Parts: sequence; C-alpha cells; structure tokens
Amino acid sequence: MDDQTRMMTGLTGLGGLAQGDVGDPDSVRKQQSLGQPQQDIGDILQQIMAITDESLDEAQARKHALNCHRMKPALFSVLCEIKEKTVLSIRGVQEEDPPDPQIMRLDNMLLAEGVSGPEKGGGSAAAAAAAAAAGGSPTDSSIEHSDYRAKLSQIRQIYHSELEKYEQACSEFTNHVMNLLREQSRTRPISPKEIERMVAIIHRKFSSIQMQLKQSTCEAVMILRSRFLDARRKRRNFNKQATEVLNEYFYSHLSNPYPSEEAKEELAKKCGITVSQVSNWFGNKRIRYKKNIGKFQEEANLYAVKTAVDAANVSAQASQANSPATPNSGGYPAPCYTPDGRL
DNA sequence: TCCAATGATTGTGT
DNA sequence: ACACAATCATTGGA
Repeated sequence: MDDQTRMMTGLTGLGGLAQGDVGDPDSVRKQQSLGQPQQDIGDILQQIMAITDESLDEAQARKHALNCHRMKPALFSVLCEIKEKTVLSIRGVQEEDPPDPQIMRLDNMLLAEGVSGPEKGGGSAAAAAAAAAAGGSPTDSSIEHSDYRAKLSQIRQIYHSELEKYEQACSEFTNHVMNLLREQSRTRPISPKEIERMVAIIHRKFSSIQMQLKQSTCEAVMILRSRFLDARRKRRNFNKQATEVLNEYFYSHLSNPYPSEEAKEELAKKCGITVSQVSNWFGNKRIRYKKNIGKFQEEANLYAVKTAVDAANVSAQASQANSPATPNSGGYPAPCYTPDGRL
C-alpha cells in the first residue's frame, strides 16, 4: 500500500492540467516546461516500467490504481495522439479505399445472372436469353430452361451459404479483435479510431476472400452459360423441306452460289431458320462442294433435274418450248448434267 | 459403337 | 463485313 500512496501523490502533481486541455499536446508541452509536472510524468512512467518487475498480483493492483486515477484519461489521450501522429499517420495514407472496381464488376455480373439478386426472375431471364440465343424449339427451350435454372439455383445456393459463412467468420473475428483491443486499451494507448482502422483492415482482408468466392461463382456461371449457349452442343439438323429449299437454291445458282441479303432473308423465312443459319449453310455447302465435287455429283444432278422440271412446268404453262437459262456458267464446277436435265 | 454427315464456331485473309 | 478453311460437337444411320 505504501507504493500506491506514493504513486497517488506523484500523480497529483498533474492536478494543474485542466480537463479542457486534455489531448492538447501544446498544453502538455507547456506543462512539461514548468519543471515540476515533467518530473511527475517521469515518475509515472518510471512506475509503469517498474510494473514489469513486480509480481502479477502487485502489478494487477498497480494497474488498477493507474486505471482509476483521474488523470489517466488525459495521459491516455495524449499518448494516443502521439501514436496517431507517428505510427498511424504513415499507414493512414492508403486508408481511403474507393469501392474496388473488380468487385463491383463481379457484383454486377452476379446480379445480372440472378445469383446475388432476388430469388426468382433474374435467373430465368438469363435462361430465357440463353435458350433464345440457342434457337431451340419452344419445347426444347423449356426443358433447357428448367435445366439451366436448376443448375443456376445450385450455384446460387452454394454462393449464398459460402457468403454467409464468410460474413459470420468476419463478424466473429472482428468482434474478437475489437474486444481484445478494447480490453488492451485499458493498459496501452489505443484510440477508438485505431480500433476502427483495425476493423477496416480486417474487412478488407475478408473482402479479398469474398472476391475469390465471387470470382469462382462468376466462372461457374460463365461455364454454365457457355454450355447452354454453345449451339454446337444442341445442334438439330434442319428438316428435309428446309434442306431441299436450300439445295435447290444452291444448285440452281451453282455459278454464283452467294445469295444476296434479301435472298437469304427469303430462304430463311421459307426454311424457318435464321439468316445467319442460311449463311452458315451456304458457307458449309460451298466449301464442302468444292472439296469433293464427286461426292455431290448425284445430289447436284438430282436438283438440276428438279429445277429443270419445275422450269419446264412453268414454260409449258407459258406455252414456251425454250429451256430455262443455264445458271452455272462459271464459278463452281457444274455437275455432269446441265440444269435442264440433258446429258 | 463407329463414322459420315452436318450445323456452328473460330481464326484468317481480303 | 464477308468468305473461306479448319475444326468442334452433335446427329443419325449402319
């Protein structure tokens, strides 16, 4: 108890420090320059240092006494301020963090795909878009639709449960650190601002983990989407009538099998396919025909006859004996029959 | 199950 | 932007 009273008397030397001066380093300096208070502070610091040499019980008692002293808050805030101006100001430069563009991008994508947004709606819209892009029949697309939605909701479920885990872990850890710092702030200078800063650092760390989760979720969605959007995976052969229409045009324009945009549109309408499908078909046909004319000979003859017959019918109706114009006068090699059916 | 046929995509050249 | 060539992925018949 002797020590304690000595300490108390030592601390009372700071009595001249008005409450309004708390935290003002200038006022502290003023006080220090007065001589007596400076010595008192030296005393206190000496005693604080001495705590480490004492037994645990003694130290505890002394710590308690220090904590209860009326000047403790003043000293505490001064120390905090000094610390703030030295160590923390260095780290404080990169404090102001703007929202990470990367994480914003991921958030937007997850929202657009219906993973992070409201339960239903977004996902089915994306599925509908995927189905429409794939150009499947209504029945097909509804099957694909539900399949897509099921898989998407699976991803969604995993994403949310993982996110919840992360958030829980983050808040648990934050609480733990905050409690620890609050506890420690009784014995060493830790300002609330510093605690705040520490929390921000923890949140940043956790958000980088969260970004990884978001990234892998995005990847999963992209893979899912590409599987549904890649038309090669759900290719349907055109129906017989459509192929016939396309072949008829191809062989009757063998000299120049390049339908104009209007012709393509008309063919597309006739065949019930898209213009780009018509373009694909002609692209494939030209190259395959050119590569192996022999293989297409029979088909070419067939359509040549067909065209000739049709033309003949038209001619007969018009009471004209002339055969139709021969279209293949260049470009792609003609079959062994002329389009009007003659050898 | 194999394999030719076929619709679609990708890369390149003009 | 379009055509070509190579290639992929699926279909459908043997």
